[in-house]
Amino acid sequence: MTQEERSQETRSRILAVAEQSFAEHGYDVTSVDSICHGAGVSKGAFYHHFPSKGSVFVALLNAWLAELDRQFTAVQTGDGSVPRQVAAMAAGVNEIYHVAGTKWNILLEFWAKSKADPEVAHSTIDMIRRYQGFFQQVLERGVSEGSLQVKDSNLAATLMLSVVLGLLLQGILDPEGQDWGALMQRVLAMLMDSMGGRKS
Amino acid sequence: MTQEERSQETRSRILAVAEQSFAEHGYDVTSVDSICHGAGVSKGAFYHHFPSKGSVFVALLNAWLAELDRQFTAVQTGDGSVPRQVAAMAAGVNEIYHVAGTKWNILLEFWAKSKADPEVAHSTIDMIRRYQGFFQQVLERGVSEGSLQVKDSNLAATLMLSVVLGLLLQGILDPEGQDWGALMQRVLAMLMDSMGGRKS
DNA sequence: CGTCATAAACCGACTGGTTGGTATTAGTTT
DNA sequence: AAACTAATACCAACCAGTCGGTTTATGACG
Repeated sequence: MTQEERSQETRSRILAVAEQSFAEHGYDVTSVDSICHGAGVSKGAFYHHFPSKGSVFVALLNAWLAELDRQFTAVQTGDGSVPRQVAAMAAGVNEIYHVAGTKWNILLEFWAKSKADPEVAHSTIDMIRRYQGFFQQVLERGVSEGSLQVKDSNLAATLMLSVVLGLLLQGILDPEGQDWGALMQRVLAMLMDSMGGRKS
Repeated sequence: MTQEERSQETRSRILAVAEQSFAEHGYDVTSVDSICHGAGVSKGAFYHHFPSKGSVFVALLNAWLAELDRQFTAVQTGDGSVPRQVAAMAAGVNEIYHVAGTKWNILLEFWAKSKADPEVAHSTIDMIRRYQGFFQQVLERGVSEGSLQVKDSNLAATLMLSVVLGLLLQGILDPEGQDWGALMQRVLAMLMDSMGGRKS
């Protein structure tokens, strides 16, 4: 194994353990020592790869944002009518949710910390606005292709994003309460229907 | 000032300062010392009134739940058709939001901490389910009084709650982004409309 | 009314432990 | 040997909670 590979591996191991611990116990409660221990890495190694504990957090946040962009472009270059694409998105979320429900927990940590850290706040706001813009764009494409009828695409996108965020939040807080993934599929389908969605 | 009054006053002063600081800086970052300093109270006084830092937190949470109940009964005993009542609720939220937007910030802290503390988790889940039940009840009343047409009141209530939570979350995270209070009024009105809402 | 006993309210210095971060040293790869 | 990686020991700062002692309100009694 080359030096470069080894370095990347310990780095990603630190990130993985940190993400897990942040999601499960919270940022403040998670100590650097515990991350090092969990990753099988010394403190020296940790501070060799990251300048601070906070920098690990923002690295995770940026990874999320990058992943977001990847999914956006994947949907936008996909085929099928808009209602179908939305259904596919919901199904994708549902699948991820069932595979790794705890994956979403760290979102709460991002949001909570954004009240205290301006850098995190900027990223979360950016996240929200990009989702809003993305949804609006998708809806407008649906209108132009004739598969949707929406008067105020801005308002409709806000409604759609709110529903998604609300369900996500409930899924994070009360995982056992309902099958939130399936619910998101149903609710989004209902929403598409009420916007006069035609499957193709 | 009687002993009882004095005691109650310092107690509520501690709670007020703690709520403010929890909302602004987060639970873990807020130290007991800073609360004492902010409330003009010694540490001894603090631990005279509360057994622990965490107990202040759950006291605040319970105060929220109690306030919730008060609002529920207020709406249920109010008059007017269900769509009107919902509109009134939305207007109330809008007003509170404009008066004290930071009031909601501590909700994020409740939610974030519920991932680590089972007691808090129980309360937040209880909160969500009570809202869900309340909305469902309201919607069913709307159906029975003929002002609404809803097939699946459970699903509709979930949708409604998700929208509210989603908008609330966005309002907390991105207060300057939009006029979230007004948006909630518009979106809820739209929702009532789509459920065949008749104003009276 | 004045005095005194009692208990609740309050004070703040102190403690044991933990934390994020640093410095130093040793090992490994190229 | 140069450069990178990792391990250990360590530090200053901070924090939740404790504890012995002080003040204040209250009600009883002579």
